[in-house]
Amino acid sequence: MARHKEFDQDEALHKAMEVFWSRGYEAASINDLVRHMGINRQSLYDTFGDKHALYLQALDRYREVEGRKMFELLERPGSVKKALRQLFQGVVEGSFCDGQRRGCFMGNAMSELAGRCKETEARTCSNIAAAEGALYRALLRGKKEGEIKGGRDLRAVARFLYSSLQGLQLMAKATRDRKTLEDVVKVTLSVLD
Amino acid sequence: MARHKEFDQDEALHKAMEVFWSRGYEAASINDLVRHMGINRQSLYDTFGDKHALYLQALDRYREVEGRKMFELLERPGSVKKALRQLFQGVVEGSFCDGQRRGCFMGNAMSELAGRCKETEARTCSNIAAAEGALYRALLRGKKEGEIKGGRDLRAVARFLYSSLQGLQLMAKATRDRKTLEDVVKVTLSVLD
DNA sequence: TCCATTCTTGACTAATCGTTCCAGAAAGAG
DNA sequence: CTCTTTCTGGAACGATTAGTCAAGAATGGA
Repeated sequence: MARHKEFDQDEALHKAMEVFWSRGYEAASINDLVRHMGINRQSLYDTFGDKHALYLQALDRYREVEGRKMFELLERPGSVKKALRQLFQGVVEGSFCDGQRRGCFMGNAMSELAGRCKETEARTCSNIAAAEGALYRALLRGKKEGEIKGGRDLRAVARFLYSSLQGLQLMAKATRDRKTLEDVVKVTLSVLD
Repeated sequence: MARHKEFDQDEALHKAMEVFWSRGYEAASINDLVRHMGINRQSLYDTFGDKHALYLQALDRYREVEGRKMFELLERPGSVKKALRQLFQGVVEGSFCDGQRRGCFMGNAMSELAGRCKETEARTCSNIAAAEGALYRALLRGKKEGEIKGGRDLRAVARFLYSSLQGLQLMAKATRDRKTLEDVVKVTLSVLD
């Protein structure tokens, strides 16, 4: 045997995710990635393949990390409406906190590449389905627990919520007006009443 | 005096808009633009300046053309709800008709550049305000004509509608499932009931 | 007709792109 | 120690990028 990797592969991928997340695919250069990942160029190619492959791995990593956050939030016992409010309000707060306004990596990928790259489209599609499923399960639970009234097409509501979340995240990239974003959240969540 | 331009400047800008619209800023090369605009490289630089300046002019053109369409639709006498349904349903249909799935140029610009380019941010911001205004006026009219019930914060609803429209257009880029998009439209417009 | 001006064309920068190659350093196994 | 393997760093690759230059064609005015 010989020496093992001197850098943390997970950490490097996480850094790559941050670069692609904030700059997008085209605008992120290999040099940017090498710099931010803290590894050298050759290690990048040896470990992750080419730029496109690295992008897809970063997208997968994003889905694991951020998807899990969303699932946990929605599956946490307690008020479903409260969890949803937290989900949406978190986007509003986030757009003022870190000041990076990088939106949702999945949404960015949809916008930049979904129409042009099959692998990206597959990932964003399956992410839509997964998120929609989590929202649907949460709504079902809300209905069972009497918090959300019946008579609604909950599958449609779940789809609506995901689409609205993407819309909100896009708006948060463009405007710094908090009131605008909070108005959007207010009306969006009013469909649950 | 000397000879005048041999190409139609408006037409060339329109072509440039189409290129940036479907490929985005980074992925559109000058060669792509030259090819699609049907003019030579030097004429492009002489007439429109550099790539960035051309992009901003294309964005302005988009706003004129597509913004006008939206304004006319919303100001047309008759049912406001019907006009809004037409606006949203048009996005759904459009994503199946041309097969280009290029989304909304403004939304694309928000996603790709708003956080990184001041001029783009200014344009997307002002477009948000203009669209929100048009939606607000339509809602006011709907209220006056008794079609939309009072007691709602119509400014907030207008903001919500624009955000939802952007979300829908993003979803339309990622999924080819018509039912998903129609579910989103259905629930979105239900806030008007 | 001739001149002045501007458009068109294609070759041409200099820089950057993603990617590969290679030589040497580092580290585990014997 | 030696051998083998892998990691590292920098130089280099060809392709492509945005943008420029210069020479010639075309046009309108006198």
